[in-house]
Amino acid sequence: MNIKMNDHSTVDNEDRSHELEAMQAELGRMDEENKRLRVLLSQVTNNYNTLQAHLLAVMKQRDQSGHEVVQRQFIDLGPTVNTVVVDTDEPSHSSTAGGSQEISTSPSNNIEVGSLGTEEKEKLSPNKNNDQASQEATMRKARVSVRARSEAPMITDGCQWRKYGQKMAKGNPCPRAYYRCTMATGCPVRKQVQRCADDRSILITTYEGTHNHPLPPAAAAMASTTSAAASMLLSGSMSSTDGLMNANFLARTILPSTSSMATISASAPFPTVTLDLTHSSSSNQLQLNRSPATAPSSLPNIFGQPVVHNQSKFTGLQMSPETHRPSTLTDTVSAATAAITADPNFSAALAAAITSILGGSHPTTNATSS
DNA sequence: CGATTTTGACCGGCGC
DNA sequence: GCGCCGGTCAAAATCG
Repeated sequence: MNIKMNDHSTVDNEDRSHELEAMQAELGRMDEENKRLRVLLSQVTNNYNTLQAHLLAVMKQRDQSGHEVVQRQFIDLGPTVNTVVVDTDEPSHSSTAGGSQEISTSPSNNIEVGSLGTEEKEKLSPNKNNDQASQEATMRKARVSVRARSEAPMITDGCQWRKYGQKMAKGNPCPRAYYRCTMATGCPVRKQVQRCADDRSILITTYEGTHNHPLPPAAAAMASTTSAAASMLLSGSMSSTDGLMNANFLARTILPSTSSMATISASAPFPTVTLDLTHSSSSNQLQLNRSPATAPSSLPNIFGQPVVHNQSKFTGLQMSPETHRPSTLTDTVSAATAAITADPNFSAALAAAITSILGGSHPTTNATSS
């Protein structure tokens, strides 16, 4: 081989012409790819605009109609962190102010879209063009946190978990427990469970990662939320300065009622979407009983109502306790997450909102601020 | 007896 | 460089 290379002109010229052809062909392919991407981008943009407009319209309707208020809480994270906090609180709470504060106490609250999570840095640093690798990294870091009142040590979410550690967290007298999904070997999903320092009746469960195996319905609800959040993060590479605006917009949309809180934060190490059910409106006293044996399949019972879009799925949370009393915290959370992901319209709107949020640059976005 | 929990050790990141 | 802290590991203990 090398010997031939040493031959001159004619061979060189032939090689070059071949190279040229190859390059041209390559260029052509890139051109096509470029076109395809542009089309895709325009489609996505259109969808986004449409959804946003729709969301706005819905929002206005809700504001005007007062409160059919369904409590939706949702949050998205920035490109790296997703956290969903679900709080099931006692009704007595005086809405917003308290709520946001509570959220702020939790580690995963505010969003600093500007800062990248460690995983992102990992992605960015080496020129690993493998989107997959980076995606996996991001997915793994995506977090969804659920806040709910519960006496039980851990919410039952339909998955099997194995505890692999426990630590005392600074500033919180209650230990933080670390669990790993054991439904399938090699499943990367983990979760942290910790009681709120301010109110020990509040259980904060933070999920991280995406299951690599089939899940039971109840677990799927939760998983789909986390996974969706992670996906959002992945797709949220666009940059926009209205991230904060969108975050607030999202919060208002999702949390029409003052009592419920949705927080989007991209702060700290991981972006987090927090679903807070602890401040649900007056009627939701989700007093979760703890029975650990709670069947995950009870999820559907929680929402006795069909999903009607424009009405958050969280409606179930507002249902009177008697309506479905055997609800556990897990059920509540599952229901909440299921609600979020069940409605195609809501999901789409949420996705759009999240996407826009992902591009945000403001450090702290308290979606719950009224 | 296998699966799960407990718990101290270990590790890496981060701030000073 | 050092210490703090969050997170994970892994051996021992416990459970079903």
